[in-house]
Amino acid sequence: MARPRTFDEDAILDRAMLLFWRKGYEATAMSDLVEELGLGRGSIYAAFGDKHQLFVRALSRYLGRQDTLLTTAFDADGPALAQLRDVLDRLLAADAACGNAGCFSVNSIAELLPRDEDVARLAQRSLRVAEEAFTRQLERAAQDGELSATVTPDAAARLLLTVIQGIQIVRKVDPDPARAAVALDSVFALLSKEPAELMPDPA
Amino acid sequence: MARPRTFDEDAILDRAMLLFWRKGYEATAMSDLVEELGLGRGSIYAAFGDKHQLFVRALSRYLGRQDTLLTTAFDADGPALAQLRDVLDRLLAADAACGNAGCFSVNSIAELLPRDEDVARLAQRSLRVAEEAFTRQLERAAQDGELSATVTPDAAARLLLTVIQGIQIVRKVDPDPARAAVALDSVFALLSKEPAELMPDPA
DNA sequence: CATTTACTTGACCGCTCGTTCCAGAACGCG
DNA sequence: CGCGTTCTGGAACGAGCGGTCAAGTAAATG
Repeated sequence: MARPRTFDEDAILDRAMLLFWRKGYEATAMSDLVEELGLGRGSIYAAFGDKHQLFVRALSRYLGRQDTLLTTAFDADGPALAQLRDVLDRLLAADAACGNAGCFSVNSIAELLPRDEDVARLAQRSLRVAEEAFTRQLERAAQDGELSATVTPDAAARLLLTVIQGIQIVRKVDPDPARAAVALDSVFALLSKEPAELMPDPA
Repeated sequence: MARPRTFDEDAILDRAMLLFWRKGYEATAMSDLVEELGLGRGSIYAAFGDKHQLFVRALSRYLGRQDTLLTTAFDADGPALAQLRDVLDRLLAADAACGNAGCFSVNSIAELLPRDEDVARLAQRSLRVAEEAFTRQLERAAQDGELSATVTPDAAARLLLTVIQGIQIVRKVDPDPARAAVALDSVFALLSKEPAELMPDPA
């Protein structure tokens, strides 16, 4: 019964996300947001509360997309490890979209934890979701005999989670995608059950 | 021929380091530093230039210690992989000194790269030093037959570097040291050439 | 078409930021 | 024992911060 919003809240959140992603929380000023979002200060405060709430919603949106990718990308067809590797590559590729800014989640964890409890909760949930998705896929890999017997699916999931986060850091220092891929290549090579070709004396 | 400094510059840098480590660059105000360092504003500016230079010197000091550990801790005695694992444990333990604040270097990379060129240079140097130290030690491991043939020393070094950085992130979200160790345990288990597990070996 | 309601805008607020500056204290030297 | 020099601490500064508010505007309703 009154004037409706003239902007799309989700679109605005996406733009805010990109800004926070590139600059971090503290280094992003409200004046930057006003400029980037194309909204008046008042509209932003009316719609999102304050800077911190806006940040949390932007981060939440980012993490939601990651969660969606991880919980929908796996199916029971095809080689489990190859499928997992493909998802991780896509995840890393998505984070390369914001020119050398790394991963919004990793950046936020490093900048704001352990002080910011809201961000801490979001990060905990997101890492748990990822780890569980990895674990399920690795359990299937183990059942199919793809996974090295040296590690359990649990431990391998934890390792993969750690490697992904690590790549996001190393990549900010050395953006060469080929060198970034080395860590993933290595860990997958190690996780795979080696075929007999490398064994010198089978019988 | 005049009044000498009444404070120890290195001790002041250490305290500044701890503050930047805990709070990050942007969230640390000069007033925080004045309070924490016990120096007047004027003295800080006279001694270090400005906030950014002070930060760079504090980070440089932190990285220098890491570099020293990595370039002095290895010797040619004893099992190479075990020695490497021990050094990494000490490195992680050192970073646990600043209560759940993670690793100063990782935090700084995530917050300030790719914008801050000074920090970028420091980080590049430090990661290169670490990677080379890992590589040398892993080459020795390979020569001694400790290293899995699945990976080259180069690739394994890159993987280890990545895992270390990743642990620093994951740890800020989930500080449980046991869970943090899982990733390291797994990667070392995978990197080791399995000698005995599958064949009964009398001890 | 008048009224109502919510949204939009940008001027504005108090505060805190990083930085500068200066008056006085402290020390080495002739 | 002053004199010159440097260090010290804190007052003060302009700029920019996050956040507020009132006036103007546009849509929906009867």
